[in-house]
Amino acid sequence: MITIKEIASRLGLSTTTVSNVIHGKTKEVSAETIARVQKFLEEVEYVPNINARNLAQGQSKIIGVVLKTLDFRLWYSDNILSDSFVAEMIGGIERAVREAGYYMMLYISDDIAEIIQHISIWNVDGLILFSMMDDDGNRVAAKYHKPIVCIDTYSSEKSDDFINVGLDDEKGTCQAVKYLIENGHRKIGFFTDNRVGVDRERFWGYRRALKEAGIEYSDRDFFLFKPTKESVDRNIEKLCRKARDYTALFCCSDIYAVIIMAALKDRGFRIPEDISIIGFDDNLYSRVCTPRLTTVHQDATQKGKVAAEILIGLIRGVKPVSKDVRLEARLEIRDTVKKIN
Amino acid sequence: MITIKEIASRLGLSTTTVSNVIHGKTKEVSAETIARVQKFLEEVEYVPNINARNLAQGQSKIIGVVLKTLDFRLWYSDNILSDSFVAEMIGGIERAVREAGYYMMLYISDDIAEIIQHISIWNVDGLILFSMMDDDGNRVAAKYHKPIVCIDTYSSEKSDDFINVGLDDEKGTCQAVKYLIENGHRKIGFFTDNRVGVDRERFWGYRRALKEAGIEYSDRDFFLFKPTKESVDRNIEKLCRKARDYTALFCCSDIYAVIIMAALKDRGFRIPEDISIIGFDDNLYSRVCTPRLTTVHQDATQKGKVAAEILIGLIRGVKPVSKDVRLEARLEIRDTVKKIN
DNA sequence: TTGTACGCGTTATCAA
DNA sequence: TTGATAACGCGTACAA
Repeated sequence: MITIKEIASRLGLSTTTVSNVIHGKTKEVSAETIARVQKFLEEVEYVPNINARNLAQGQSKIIGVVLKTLDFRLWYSDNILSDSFVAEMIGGIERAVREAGYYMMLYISDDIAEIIQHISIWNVDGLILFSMMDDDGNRVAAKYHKPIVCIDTYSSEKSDDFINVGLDDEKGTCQAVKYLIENGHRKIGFFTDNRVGVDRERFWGYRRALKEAGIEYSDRDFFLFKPTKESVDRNIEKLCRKARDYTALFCCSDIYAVIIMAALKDRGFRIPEDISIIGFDDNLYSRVCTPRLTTVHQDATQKGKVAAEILIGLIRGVKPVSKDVRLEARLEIRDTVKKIN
Repeated sequence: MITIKEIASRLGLSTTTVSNVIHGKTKEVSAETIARVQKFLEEVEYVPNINARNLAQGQSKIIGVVLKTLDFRLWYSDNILSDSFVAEMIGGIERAVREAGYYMMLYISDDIAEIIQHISIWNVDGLILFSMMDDDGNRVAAKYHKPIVCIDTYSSEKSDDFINVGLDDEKGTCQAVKYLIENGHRKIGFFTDNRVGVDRERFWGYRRALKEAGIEYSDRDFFLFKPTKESVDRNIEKLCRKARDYTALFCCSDIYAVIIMAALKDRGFRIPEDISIIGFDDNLYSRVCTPRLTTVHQDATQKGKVAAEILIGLIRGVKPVSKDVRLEARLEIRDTVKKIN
């Protein structure tokens, strides 16, 4: 790897001049010198040493993307990128980061101290946090004083330290459950594997829809799926038995929806004749299962893109329009809801 | 951010001593000094400046992970991480990289020059390449003279410049097609969206199975699915019409399999009564579709992990056992193949 | 056992 | 219009 110093000596110039040409600070450089330097730079395929550059400038050009492991989802995979929602979001982030001339460093951990360590070491210029719970976001912000954008993080204490990019989870779910109610359903279960974050907001949407329709809610209607890896089958069996008392099931993600659908069909349920199902996310699963899944649509790639763009804006000093950006959710009607009565 | 210099002056020591304590080079430091320094380091939460460290040592501690965009797969998504195989593999890499004390930088591009630029700038210590075609791997290796591990890359000219981590694609496919033949099938289509890389190897496996059973192959049996985003529906319609002449379809990925299954069912095909289907990958899709998909199993997370571990071994000077590592593929029998005749 | 001094490649300041 | 030179923070050879 050739250095500026070497180039300067070979051309009989100073490093300053070479550096200036590289950075287009050519107001005070003669046209002839510019041409000579540029030609040489191409010849030797000069590539800057980014460590030296960052050291000199106190920056990093790195966007840290941190995923916190969701322990309650380990039953389904211990690889968080198996979740296609997460994966697509990362793809959206990567693209926006790259197009803005930044670099992306991906880090997965469930230890906030470790996370802080990592971002401090690399001195990342900005941070995107996903699946942070409770005060995780605030804990990171307390130690890291550069721009932070969270995705799908609803802190109890609203913080000024970061911007959140989320979805109208409450509204989307409410709309979906209302659709069930319009179709005559009154025994509607709510299916998830946790009570926090987005799923809590979705639960509120579900409750609101029930309430506005004057339907009684009982804790029994909350289908909490919290198996260990070993007890998955047993838990599914239990849920399927319980499902007989319901005419419809709202599931907090397409994955849960297709898993429970497969299990129900195994046990002789016809869908939607015996039980209606609604999912959430609208990813490929919902379009290839049988029957095709009615679901709440959201755009994971777009979510990642928006988060990255806002973050890079912050780094560049652009004031954000809002501290709490919510993308739109909408019901995508397919074939898993039946009109009854 | 506090520096070693600052720490040294505050403790009345030299930077050398502080640095030595940090790196555990404590043979020549008094126990008392060690304790004093360590205590202080914790108090001030010292974090090294990695740019300075890398600059001084000419390393980076970064593993570059480069994905080349697969243009022939754009019909299905322009986000390569929508492909759950790719996403899971990334998850496997990330974990192994992190556990080895390295950092991962993800970069997606279809421009080899851009890719080389990126890895040169960061001077990454090692490189994992995915979905490289033809001589892509060699082109990168020509410019980048540090360890490279490719995943699923079968170059025409075998190169000494990198190690490949792949799968027994040929054998896995052959086994699957033989299973179809054992079940009485003789009109077996081969379904994919390209003729390169792993899918070519799988095609050879398919051909071998046919040949060993004395079954004639015609180019017609190759179901090439190469739509634009707009012509997806039209192409699917055409394939489904063609499928009437076959009793079984081998699909090069679970995703294609579930997509074609859904399309066939829409058109009144019963699976497996009217047509048998086999997929490839054994990801979640195959387990939640109806009926459950018989497929060739592989472990994407493991593939990523193995690639990363070999790469880090190379960086540390460990000689690899083989230049061409092949993980095992095996047939996972479920419910989409029917015995006929 | 500890300290001095230099090099890593770049950028920035200021003088020529 | 160009060039010396210091600074960024760290690691290390060598001196004390």
